[in-house]
Amino acid sequence: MNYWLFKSEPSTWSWDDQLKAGKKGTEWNGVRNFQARKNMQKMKKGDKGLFYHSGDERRVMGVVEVIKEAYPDHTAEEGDWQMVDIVAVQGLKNPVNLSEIKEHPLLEDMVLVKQGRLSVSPVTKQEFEVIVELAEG
DNA sequence: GCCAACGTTGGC
DNA sequence: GCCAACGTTGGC
Repeated sequence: MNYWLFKSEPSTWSWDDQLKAGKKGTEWNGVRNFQARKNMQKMKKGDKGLFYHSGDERRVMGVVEVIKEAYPDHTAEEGDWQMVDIVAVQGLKNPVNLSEIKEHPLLEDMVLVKQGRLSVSPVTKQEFEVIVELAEG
């Protein structure tokens, strides 16, 4: 199983919106970046992800799961863009702030930190587990 | 194929 | 509000 991070501006699509969408999940559409697309194409059903709020909040809000692998993004007016479907799995008791991530020796090398503008990024198993631990511990 | 100009994202 | 980082576009 692989792990990922999905970044969203909460005024556009928030963790709350994701929760309200319920267990049938939602399309992760609108990605218009080749590297992010490549990451989505690697996703398998059952992969886990972190849901991150960018902008004013800058923190990991919850855990999601990939429920549908990459398929064409119907919101794209041109170009070969793709999306996956994800579902909210659990909220984190204590959301993990970007500042905590940057200070943590096991997290400071996360792609999220190294490549700030990438909206869909890979996360290692260890990074995923450390973040859930921080949030629930 | 290179690079300058420009636009966007996201953190501070 | 500003700026750094990054991606895209277009001229040469």
